Amino acid sequence: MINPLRGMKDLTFEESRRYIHIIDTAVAIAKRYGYSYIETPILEETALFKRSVGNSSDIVNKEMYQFEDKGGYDVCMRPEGTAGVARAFISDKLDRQPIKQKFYYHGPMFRYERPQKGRLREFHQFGCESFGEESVYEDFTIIAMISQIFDALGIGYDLQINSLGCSECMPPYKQNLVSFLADIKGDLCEDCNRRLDTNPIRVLDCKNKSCRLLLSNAPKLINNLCNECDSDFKKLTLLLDHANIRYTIDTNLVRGLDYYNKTAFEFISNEIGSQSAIAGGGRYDRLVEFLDGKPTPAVGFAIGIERIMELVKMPKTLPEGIYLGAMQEEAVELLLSLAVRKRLKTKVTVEYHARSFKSHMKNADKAEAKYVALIGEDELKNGTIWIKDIENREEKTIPVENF
RNA sequence: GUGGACGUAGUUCAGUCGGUAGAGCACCAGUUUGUGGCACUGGGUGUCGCGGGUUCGAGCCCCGUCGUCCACCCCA
Repeated sequence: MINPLRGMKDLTFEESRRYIHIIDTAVAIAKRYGYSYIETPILEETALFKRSVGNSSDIVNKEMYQFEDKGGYDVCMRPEGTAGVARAFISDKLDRQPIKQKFYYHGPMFRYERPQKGRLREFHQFGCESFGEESVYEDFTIIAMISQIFDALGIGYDLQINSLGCSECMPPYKQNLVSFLADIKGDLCEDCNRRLDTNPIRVLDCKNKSCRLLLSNAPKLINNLCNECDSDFKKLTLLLDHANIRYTIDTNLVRGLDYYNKTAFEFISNEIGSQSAIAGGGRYDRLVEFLDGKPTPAVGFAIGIERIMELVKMPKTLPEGIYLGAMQEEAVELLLSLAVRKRLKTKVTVEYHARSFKSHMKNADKAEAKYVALIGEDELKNGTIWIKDIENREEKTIPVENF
């Protein structure tokens, strides 16, 4: 027996229904916000992710499905969605058009990690990317959209926000932080010492208790923002207040990918185990130019589908369609043409074997059909078909032509 | 990559001191060959993850291996 690869899963029945419901709900809402669908390749040149996600992140360092294709190209299965969409935006020369562009996407992402609850090697994201809008109003709008999606899915969440500053205020802050960290270096954990070299901002994110204590006095970027970043962040909080979207400011919130700046946010659930982020995103004003496009401000997010799968409140499914069956073998073939006609409009389940009346009734229940329609001895003789509404138990016998 | 737990029927799980495997649910058939969901009766559907070892004998003990889960790391 061949099983799926480690960290990869088949979705069937209840799970696939949930998956579709999540996508359908998110798509419907994204469209209302003016987003249109974009499909980009799962396989991309490795350089794309190195330049966008960033060399310092673990995703690029050790988690990518990377290989050489038959033409000798260094390629990767996408570990996230934004890089590919940004690449497409530039490849299609949309950065040279004056109009703003908003895209939604969904599909599989791949990271070679040790699987655990809420973390798979092949997982799925629904995401949106808005290009060309520099206003913090767009940051607010995108957060409002996500909260609307979660509300529609019946998912509770905590929203955490932060500002990562811009190219003006971030670098001096980073200097400041590094020198602070250098002083307490000896007392920080092993991981933090490693992060000090690779990505010092991430040290703030350390979950180690003793590190947290030491870091409580660390300089906070939120207090060192330039005028523009500061006023934008204040505006964002004000807009969220007015819209009754609850949030907490987490000054240690750092997004894992290098391309983010200014607004960063994360939607958290405390009901799903240790991998608690159910959506994450923020502004990435520099990414397009990093990828050789015309400088274009942008903001986006992604929802982790698997992480919200069991949180979703599913709408009740109602009985639907017709169950067709016969009690005599001779009548079965008659059902087939009836089914073709009925399927123009509704769901039809056909039983190909003649069975007892009782067994058909049981099958119809199991098929969650609204109607059961049977042809037995009498009906076959008279050219009629017997129909029963399973819910209200009304039944009638009509000529087959009128069915 | 690191640490821990666990692999028995389709599924959830039980299996004592080592003596060739059992329950619920699901499934199939039947309870008047034309009135269903309920109930009742009957049916076990198994390479005990795999490979070695110990033993007269291993689901159980030992070693290895593969896999799953959980946590760390990281992230959606």
